[in-house]
Amino acid sequence: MKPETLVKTWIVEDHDTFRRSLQRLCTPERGLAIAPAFANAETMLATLKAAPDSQKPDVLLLDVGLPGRGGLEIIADVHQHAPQCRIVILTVFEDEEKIGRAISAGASGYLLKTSRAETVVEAIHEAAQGGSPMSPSVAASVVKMLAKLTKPAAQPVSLSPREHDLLKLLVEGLTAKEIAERMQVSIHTTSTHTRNLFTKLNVHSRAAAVARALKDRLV
Amino acid sequence: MKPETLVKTWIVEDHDTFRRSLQRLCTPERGLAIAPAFANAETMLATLKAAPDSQKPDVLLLDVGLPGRGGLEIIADVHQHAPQCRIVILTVFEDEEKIGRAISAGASGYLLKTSRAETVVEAIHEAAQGGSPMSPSVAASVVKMLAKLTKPAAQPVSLSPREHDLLKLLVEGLTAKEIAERMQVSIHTTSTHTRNLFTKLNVHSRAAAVARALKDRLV
DNA sequence: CGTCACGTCACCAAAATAGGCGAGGAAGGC
DNA sequence: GCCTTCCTCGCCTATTTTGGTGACGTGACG
Repeated sequence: MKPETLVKTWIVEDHDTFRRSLQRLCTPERGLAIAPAFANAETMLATLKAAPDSQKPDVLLLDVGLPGRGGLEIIADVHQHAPQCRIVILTVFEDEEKIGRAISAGASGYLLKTSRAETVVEAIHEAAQGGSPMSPSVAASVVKMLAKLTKPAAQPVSLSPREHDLLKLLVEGLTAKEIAERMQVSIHTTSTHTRNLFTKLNVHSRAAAVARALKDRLV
Repeated sequence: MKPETLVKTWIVEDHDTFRRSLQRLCTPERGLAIAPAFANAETMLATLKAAPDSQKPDVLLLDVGLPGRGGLEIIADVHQHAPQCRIVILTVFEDEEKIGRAISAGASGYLLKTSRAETVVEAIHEAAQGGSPMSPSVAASVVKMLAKLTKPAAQPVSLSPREHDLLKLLVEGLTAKEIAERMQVSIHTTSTHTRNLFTKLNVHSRAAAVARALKDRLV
C-alpha cells in the first residue's frame, strides 16, 4: 500500500486554527501533497473550476459546521467538477440525520473532529484508495440506518405466487386491465386476487397496498 | 477507554487452524477474556442458551463461510438469547448482497479474513463499545448501499405545500373522503389537488402516485 | 395594475375500483 | 378418498376515482 504518488488533498474549514492544523498534517513524509486550504466552500469551488484536471484533488476534507445550508450542497458541485474526488466530511455533528444526508449527497467518509491527527491522515489514504473512513460511532449510525432501511415486514405476510406477481404490477402503477393483460388472465381474476391481497395486507385500496408493499419491502 | 473488565468474546469458525489463531488472540493482556470457540453455530447456540447472563458474550465473532444457509439465520437467535451481544461477521465474502443481508440481520461489524490480527482485536473492542468495525472495502460498500437507498428523485418535482400534504396522506392509504377531512377542505378540493399532483408526478392513479412518492422519496 | 401560482369549491360523465357471492379445476397433504 | 390452498372465471352493485371544465379569492412579483 505504499503510495507511489502523493495524495492530493484539499481542505475546507472555516476555523483558522483548525484549518492550519489540518494543513500541517499534509506532508510528503505522510504520503500527502501540500494541501490547499480554504476558509469557505465558495472559494474552493471557484479554484476547483479553474483548476486543470491534473491538479484536482484526490480527497476533499470538508467541514460542514454551519447548520442548515453548510456544505452538503457543495458535494454535488464537487462531484461535477472533480468526479474522481473522494469527499470526507469532517464535523462535530454525529446525528443520523446529518450523516445520512451527507452520504446521500455523495460523501465517502465521515470523521468527527474529535479524531486524532493520525486517524485523519489514515482516513485520507483510505479514502483515496476507495475506502470509506468513518469514526466508530458514525459507522455504528450508518449500519443502524442501513439495517432500518432494509428490515423486512414487521408481521410477515405469506402471499401466493400470483398475489405476489399482482402486487409487483400494482407497485408499477398499472391499472386492473393492464395487470390482467400482463398476467394473461381475465380481469375478473385480477379482481379476485386483488381482494384476497387486500385482505392479507389488511388494506382497502390499491394505494394503501402499494404503500404497504414498498414500506415493508414485500416486493 | 481503558477496559475496566475484560471483553467476553466468543468465536464461531469452522476452520480449525484459523479458529485457534483467533482464540490465541484473546488474552487478558489485550483486554479480552479467554474466548470459547466453536466449530459450528449449533453448538455455540446450545451453549449460549444454557449460559447464565453473566457468562454471555459481549462480542461474537461469526464466520459465515458456508454459502447459502450459513450463519445469517443464527444472528437472530443470538440476538434473542443475548440481546446485548454485538455480532461481528468475519468472512472472505465482500459482495454487497452478503454484506447487506448480514447487516439487515443485525450484525454490527463486518471484517474480511484478510484483516490483520491487531485489527481484529481492535474491532472486538470497538464493537464492545458500541461501534461498528468494518474493513475499508466493506465500509465503502455499506456507504454505497446507503447512498443508493436514500438517493432522491431523479427528476425533482416541485409540489405545492398542499399537494405535498395530499401526497403524504395518499401514502398513508387514506381515501379521498378521509383526506378531505384531514386537510379540512371539501372533497372537491382534494380532487383538484389530486389531479394536479398526478400531472406533476406524471401518473394516472393513486397507486402509481404512491409508488412514485416512496421510490423517489418525495415524502 | 396585470399576471401567475395557489388554494378553494363546484358540476359533470366515463371509467375504475371495492367488495360480496358462487363455482369449477388442479395440486398437494393427510 | 378428503380437505385445503390456489388459480381461474363470472355476476352483481355501490362507491371511488379519473379527468374535463369553470370559477373565485388571495398573495406574490414585476
